Amino acid sequence: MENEEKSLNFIEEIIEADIRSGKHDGRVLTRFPPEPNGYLHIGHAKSIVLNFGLAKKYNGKTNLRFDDTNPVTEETEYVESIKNDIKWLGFEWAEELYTSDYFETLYAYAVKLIEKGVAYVDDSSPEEIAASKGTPTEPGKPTPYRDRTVEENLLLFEEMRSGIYLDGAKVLRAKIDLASPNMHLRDPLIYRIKHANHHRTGDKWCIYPMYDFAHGQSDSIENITHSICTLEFVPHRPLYDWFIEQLAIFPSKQYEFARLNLNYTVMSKRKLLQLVNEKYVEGWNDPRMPTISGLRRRGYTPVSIRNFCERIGVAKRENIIDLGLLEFCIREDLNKTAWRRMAVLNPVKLVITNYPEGKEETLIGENNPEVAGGEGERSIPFSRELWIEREDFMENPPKKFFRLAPGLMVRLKHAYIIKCEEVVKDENGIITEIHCSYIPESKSGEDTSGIKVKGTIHWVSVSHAKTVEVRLYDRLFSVENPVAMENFKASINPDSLEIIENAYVEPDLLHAEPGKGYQFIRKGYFTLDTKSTSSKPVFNRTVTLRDTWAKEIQKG
RNA sequence: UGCCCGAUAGUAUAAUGGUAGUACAACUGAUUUUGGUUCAGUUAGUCUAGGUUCGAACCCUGGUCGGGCAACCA
Repeated sequence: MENEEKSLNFIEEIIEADIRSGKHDGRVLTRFPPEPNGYLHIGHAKSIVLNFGLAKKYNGKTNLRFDDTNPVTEETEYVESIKNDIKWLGFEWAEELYTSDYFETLYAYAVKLIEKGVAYVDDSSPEEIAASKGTPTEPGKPTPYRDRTVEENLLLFEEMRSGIYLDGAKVLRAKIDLASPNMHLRDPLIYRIKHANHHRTGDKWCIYPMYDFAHGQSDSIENITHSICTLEFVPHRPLYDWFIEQLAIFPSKQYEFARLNLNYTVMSKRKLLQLVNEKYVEGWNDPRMPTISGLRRRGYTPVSIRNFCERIGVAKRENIIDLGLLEFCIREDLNKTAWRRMAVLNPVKLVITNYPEGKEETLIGENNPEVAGGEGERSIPFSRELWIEREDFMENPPKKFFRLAPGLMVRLKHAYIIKCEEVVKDENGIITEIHCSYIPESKSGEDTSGIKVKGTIHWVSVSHAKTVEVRLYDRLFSVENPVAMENFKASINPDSLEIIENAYVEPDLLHAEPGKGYQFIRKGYFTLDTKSTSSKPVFNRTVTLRDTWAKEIQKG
């Protein structure tokens, strides 16, 4: 097993080639560079697992750098959530850094470009500048300010910093090539005026570098060896390389991979922010959100998310991953770790007519059948009247129905085999009680009855049942690719959340621990919601169990 | 109709000039006190046309299709 050759992704191949050739003396330093303007989502997890994973694999390190060059959208709240999510995922950064730490250096870089005659202050309006850039098929034209002298540019740039100009009055542009086939090289803006309070530098600055002027140089300042980002930055790379060359600074190299897309969800921070602001969800950590905090609240574990990110692979091809793979990963983890408990979500009463009234028994159930020894056990009270799942009974069952129906037998999990004798209905024909007889010799663990039954169902003793709220989640969108819609919000799944106010659970579930996953036997994996209280426990369904019977039914 | 990136089973991802493999999904069957788990098996793929080569998913050329590229966003 250990000598199994795992295939490398294209970035690993590049790194291994670099190590072999002695580039950077074999040093590997990556970075994860979020902008603190929103919460991290599963797509960021892919990048985090990649960047931190690469560093770990090649004995390197990873910096956390906040790309905070736009004070208007950035907040400390986001910084804190991002740090928290990365730690929760199980990663440690080498250094916590901020692009705003480099503002003075970046300013000096800009001055250097001006001195070299390859940057100029432009007084044109945004519209004029856009027009001056031409189109992909037509070259741009210079604005009237392109040929200002170095001295004039130096003075004006200093004045921009001093605060005497209004927002938008002037910008600093790199002087590259207005006819370049790469639009990003047509004299890109590198500094703009924003009289805005920055979450870290306060009012110290009123000019801020553009992302394109900050990102590559920040990598360079930190001596990042492999700067990994998503595909949309491919056309920016020549610009970063140009800055590095002009400034003669450490040559970080950028490599681009395809971002994660998941079906039945949206993955852009802008769209997620809309869902939050327009109250389609409870917040960034709503369990239906693809955010790390949402997945955490939903009951996803760090290991399941890491496994998912490793399984989806890294390449340059556009991709849409099936949500089913994420679900597979969490089931795989929880199956091995979640303690089993019984809960009835949609109850109907079952009476065992030959079980003495007033009699109670304490039955035993192992916590986890996947582990030798079961990780201990808990007691389950049993009595004459039970709640069972309404869907576990059918008056006129189809073939291969292994549950309860008139005349049929099933086993009550951890208890006895019962036989359905009679059905009681109200005046509307709704079933109110199911009467059964039980077989005393069939008790779990000491069954001498010799009877074999096909089905086993879960149950909760009526007099011992505890009432909890259960929240059932489904995919947030009802179409595979909401972004392809004219209005993605129109395809929100109206049934993405079903709240069951009164579900019955076995008493031991009152001792459920926050952050721990429980399998409600035959129903799915659940975890305590962050809003749960001891007086009113609330469970979120993380994911259902695989259900081949439901598939069978659907097929007809 | 300028430039850039890409194209391998339903979805992802390997094979780096020499037997197209893996995972998820789907389907069979076995086991099972969860219609869960586990196990065994089945189905299913190199966008296209040329070229180079003993041999091409891989190299070259043309085409097709998909995605991206112009924000005082990142």
